[in-house]
Amino acid sequence: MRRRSGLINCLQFSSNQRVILMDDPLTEPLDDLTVVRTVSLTNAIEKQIERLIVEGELAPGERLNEIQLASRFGTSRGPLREATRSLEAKGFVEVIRNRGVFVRQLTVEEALEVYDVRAALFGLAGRLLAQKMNDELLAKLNRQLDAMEAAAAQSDFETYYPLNLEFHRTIVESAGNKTLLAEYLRFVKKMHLFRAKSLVQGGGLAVSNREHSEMVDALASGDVERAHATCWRHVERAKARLLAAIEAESTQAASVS
Amino acid sequence: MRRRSGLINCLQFSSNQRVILMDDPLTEPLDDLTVVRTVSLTNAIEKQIERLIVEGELAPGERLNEIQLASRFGTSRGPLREATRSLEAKGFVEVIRNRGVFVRQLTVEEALEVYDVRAALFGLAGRLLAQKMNDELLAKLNRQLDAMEAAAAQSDFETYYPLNLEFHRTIVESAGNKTLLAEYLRFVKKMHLFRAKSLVQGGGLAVSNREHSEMVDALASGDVERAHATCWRHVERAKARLLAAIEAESTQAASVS
DNA sequence: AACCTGTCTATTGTCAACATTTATCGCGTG
DNA sequence: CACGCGATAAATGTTGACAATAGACAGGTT
Repeated sequence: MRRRSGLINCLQFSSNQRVILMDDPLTEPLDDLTVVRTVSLTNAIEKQIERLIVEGELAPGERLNEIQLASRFGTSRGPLREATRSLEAKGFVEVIRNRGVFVRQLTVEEALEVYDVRAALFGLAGRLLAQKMNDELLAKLNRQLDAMEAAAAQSDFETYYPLNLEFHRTIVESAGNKTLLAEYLRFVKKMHLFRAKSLVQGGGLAVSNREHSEMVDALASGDVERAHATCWRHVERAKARLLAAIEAESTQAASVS
Repeated sequence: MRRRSGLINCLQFSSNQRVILMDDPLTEPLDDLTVVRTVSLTNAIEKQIERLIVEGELAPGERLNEIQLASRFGTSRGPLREATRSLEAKGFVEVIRNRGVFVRQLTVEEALEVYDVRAALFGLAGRLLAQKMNDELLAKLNRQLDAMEAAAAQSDFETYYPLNLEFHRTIVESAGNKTLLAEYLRFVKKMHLFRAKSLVQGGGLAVSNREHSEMVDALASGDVERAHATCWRHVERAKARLLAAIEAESTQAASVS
C-alpha cells in the first residue's frame, strides 16, 4: 500500500490497534471528518509520543528509534522527525546529532528548578483569580475540594491524584490568562520526566488537602496578596516534601547497602 | 552539486551571502570545525529564521514559503520543516495545515498576558537573587546601572536598549535557575512578535532607570519579599506604560480620522 | 452584476532512497 | 587477559519526487 488514495489513514499501535485518523466517508460521519482533516500527522504523532512518555512506556533516558516508531505509527520518518523536534522545543526530549532522540531526564536540581518556576506561575494564577472570583467558581472549587477530601479519607490515591490535578488546573484556567495556562501545564507534564515519579506524586493526602482549603479561603477573601502568597507557598511546600522524600530515600538506601 | 561530499556546507542569504556552516579543513581552523559538526542543519536554520523574525525581515503575520526559504538556505525542505515545527512549539510561528507557516502575531490581550507571566518570572528571579547577592554581583549591576544612566542622559536610545536587556538578563541569569532563564528569554523574544514593537521598547528612559536603581537597592538589601515585589512591579509598570501608549495611539488615530 | 463552478497553478504533506555517521563485534596483538 | 583496531550493521541526516490540497482565475448562468 504505497498510496492510501484518500481512503484510510490510521496510526496503529502495538497491542491495541487504535485508529486515530479516519478518512473514510463510509464509516465515519462527516462532522468528524472535517475535524480529522485539520489535524496533521505530525501533531497526531507528537501527541502519541507525549502520551507514551507521560504514561511511562518510554522511560526517561530511553532512546526513540525513528524507524521503529515510524513503522509502529504506520508513517514515514519525516512526520515523526517533525514531531520529535517539536517535543524537543517543549523540553520533553533531547536530540543529539547523529546519536538520536532521547526522553529527557530531569536531575534533582532541575526538578527543584521546575518547582520554583511552577510556584511563580501558580502564584500569579492565585493573584489573578482573587481579582475575579465569583460565587459560581467558588462553588466549583468547593465541590472539587469535597471530592478530594472524600478520596483522601479513604486513602484512595488512584482517585485523589487526577482530582488534585484537575483542582489545580481549574485555578490556573480560571485565572483567565491563556499563556499562563499553557506554560503551567507544560511544567506539570515536565515533572513526569523526573526519575522518581512516585516521589512527586506522593506526599500526604490529608496535609495537601488542608493546604487546598487554605488556598480556596485565600482566593475567596479577595485579598490579592494573600491569595498570591498562599498559592505560591503551596507549591513551595510540595517542593519541600519532594526534597524530604529524596533525602529519606537516599539515607534509607545508604543504611541498606 | 547534488552531494557536497564533505567539503563545504553553507547557508546562504539573499543580499549578503553569509557562510554559516563550514566543513572545509583548508579554510577553517579545526576547533571551529568540531563545533560545526555538533550543530545540525535544523538548528542552524531555526536560529536563522528566528533572527529574521526578531530583526523584522519576516513581519508578524507573514507566511514562510518553504521552497523559497529552503533554496535561500541552500537546503532541502526537510530540515526547514523540522526547524519550523520547533519554532511553532516555542510560540514564534503558527502552522496551519495545508496553508503554511505564519509568523505569530500577538494581539494586545496576548501581549498583556505575556507581561503578567514575565512579571511572575522576573519576580521569582528577584526573590532568588536577593538570597544569593554578593559584592561582586552588586558591583556588576551598579556598573550596568551607570552605563544605562549615561545613555539615558544623552537620550541615546540605540545604546540604552541593549544595555537594558543585558541588565535584566544579568538579574535573571544570576538568580541561578537555568529553567527560569530559558523561559524568561523566550518571553522577552516573544514580545518582538507584537505589532507595535516600538511601543514595547519605548517608555521613558529616565523613569525606567529610577526603577532600576530601586531594584538594585532591593536586591542588595537581602529582603527577599521586597526584592520580589520590586522586580515584579517593575514589569507591571512596563505593562502599564505599554497600555497607556496603546491607548494614546488609538485616541490619536481616532482624532486624526 | 453577482454568483457559482470547473480548471489550473503554486504550495504543502508524505514518502522512499541514498549518504553519512555511530555503535557493535570479532580478531589479532602486546 | 586487556586493549586497540578494522569490518560490519544499524541508525540518523538529507534529499528529490510524487500526491493532495487551497487559492486564483476564467467562463458561464441566473
